[in-house]
Amino acid sequence: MKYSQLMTQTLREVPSDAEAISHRWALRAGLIRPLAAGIFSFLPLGLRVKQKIENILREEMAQANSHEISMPVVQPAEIWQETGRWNEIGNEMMRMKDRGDRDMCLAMTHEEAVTDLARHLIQSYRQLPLSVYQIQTKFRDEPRSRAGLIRVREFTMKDGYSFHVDQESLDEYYPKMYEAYERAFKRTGLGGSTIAVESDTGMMGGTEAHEFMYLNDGGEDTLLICEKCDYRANRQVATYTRETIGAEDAKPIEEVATPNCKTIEEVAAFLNVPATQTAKAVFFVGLTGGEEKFIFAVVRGDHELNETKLGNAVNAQELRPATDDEIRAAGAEPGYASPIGVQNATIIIDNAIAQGTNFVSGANKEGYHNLNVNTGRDFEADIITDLVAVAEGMPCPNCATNLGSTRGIEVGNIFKLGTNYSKGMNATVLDENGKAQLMIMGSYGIGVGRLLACIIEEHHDDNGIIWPISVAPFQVEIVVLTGKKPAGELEAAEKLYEALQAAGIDVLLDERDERPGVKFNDADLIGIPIRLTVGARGLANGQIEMKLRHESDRSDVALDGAIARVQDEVAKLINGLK
RNA sequence: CGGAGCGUGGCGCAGCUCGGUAGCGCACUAUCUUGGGGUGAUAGGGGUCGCUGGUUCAAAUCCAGUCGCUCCGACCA
Repeated sequence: MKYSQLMTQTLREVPSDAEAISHRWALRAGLIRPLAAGIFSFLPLGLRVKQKIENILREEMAQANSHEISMPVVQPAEIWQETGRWNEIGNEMMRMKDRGDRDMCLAMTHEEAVTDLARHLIQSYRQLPLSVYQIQTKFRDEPRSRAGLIRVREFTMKDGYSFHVDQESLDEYYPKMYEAYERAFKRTGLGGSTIAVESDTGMMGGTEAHEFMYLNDGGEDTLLICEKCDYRANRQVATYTRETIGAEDAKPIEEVATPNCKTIEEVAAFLNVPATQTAKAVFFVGLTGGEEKFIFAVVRGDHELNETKLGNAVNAQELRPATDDEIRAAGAEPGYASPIGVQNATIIIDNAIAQGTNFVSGANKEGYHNLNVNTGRDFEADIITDLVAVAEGMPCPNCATNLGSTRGIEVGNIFKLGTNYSKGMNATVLDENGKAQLMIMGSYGIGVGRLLACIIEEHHDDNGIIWPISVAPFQVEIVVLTGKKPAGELEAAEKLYEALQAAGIDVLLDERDERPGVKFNDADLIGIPIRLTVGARGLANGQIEMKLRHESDRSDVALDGAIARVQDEVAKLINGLK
């Protein structure tokens, strides 16, 4: 392609509100343009990168014996009603009516659509296992898009789905997809800095899930990582080794005045007890099946509550903090709350509270706490489970080593869905006994645009992007320098350009009438891995100059041998990504 | 949804406090100049100052409302 044909513009300045590195470079290099909040156009350079990424994903899906299909973006409400998600999912789903007043939506994922296909097309266990994928637009009306392509509303996702007759078959297939993902991230240049962690199954439901996280300080997820063993988990699901507590005998409950002691720190200091001996109450209103329910959660004073665990435990689609009025309506006093005597609430407590004894807890009375509060004797819990948000330094659940923490951006995930969708949509096959069985499903996603953004985060310097060759919009850029008295530079460059194309190399020819500095700066900015400079100076000696974007040295190359030399460098760069 | 900020030519910004001819840099067009790391000069084109309403002789500027965008938080496969 010739530079003059690119619909793009490199920018010297970016909107001051573009903060994320990948956002700034993507705008400055002319890869994308915003149209609305979280909605972008891809310009030629950006689209070429996106397509390169997609093709790598296609190749790796083929390795995992998954086959490409394409499903609609606009979907009828019916299939979403079958699985119940029409009501479960809130405003994140974009809904509309067609001319016949039928409820429709923009697909935010495709479990329903693919399950519908499967139930019509798969009748027998003999057809299983089967795996399909698509690379398709999704729309999620995010409450807050941000950071350029990292968090958007309209995006492209590679989403795959597998169908199995039994759990063993899924268990066998899942690691193959896991490996395909590892290969894909390696090939796109994120290999060294992307890890898989155990993750929440969230709105997808299911039994086991992993997220592939690109490690980045600006990431939205907190990850807990054990340096000793291989434990790695998203904070949403991370667990830890609980210390064994020598439970004392229950002592009689006793009310004490604790004026102006609303926080755990204040209470612990005032009563001179460790925070581990206090109980902290946290209040939420959970939405389950369209019904609001007051939730009274209790964790130990030194612990933080994990809302994901709480939401899963009470089976809530949405959680919001309760207001002071709602807390009082349930019979508790904000700042001095106790589960004792609370009405119309789901009381859910962490294991540490259930196992320990003689906690300090509020007295549901302004300025008073109770000593020696005990589960079972003084109040009954509706649910006892793990509610702790694991923090850095807590002991690893496998080996008790102190956990480290880091931030990451989710670029992909894999889920064992089980029968979550086949059940609601009655997707069955006959097994070898002629008996109908719900299909067991897995789902596998990768956000293509987000992956592109992460690649920029990983590969750039002060002058611009440094594309890994596998996803670079072009493998080679030829910069022609024509002086006032052209001496055949342009002709030589065009000849080289055509020869490289004939050799199967992706080439960009910058033939614009611009000064050298402009062309060099643009070349650095858009980040093509191999730059060839054709100028009168070298041409007189039958030479051109070659420079790799990630290196600072330049070298002269004989024009005759240039093609072979470029092919050599391309091969080397690709090998570097394996 | 809570907090903060911003909407003035394609981009970056000034002007607003104290109402009175809409400005600067980049980009764009033309001519000249320069020609291996964002040359220099001259002359141009391009803006309902987000929108609506109000105050006023007069509104980019003051007031109210509204829409949009960004950042922090909540939220989120």
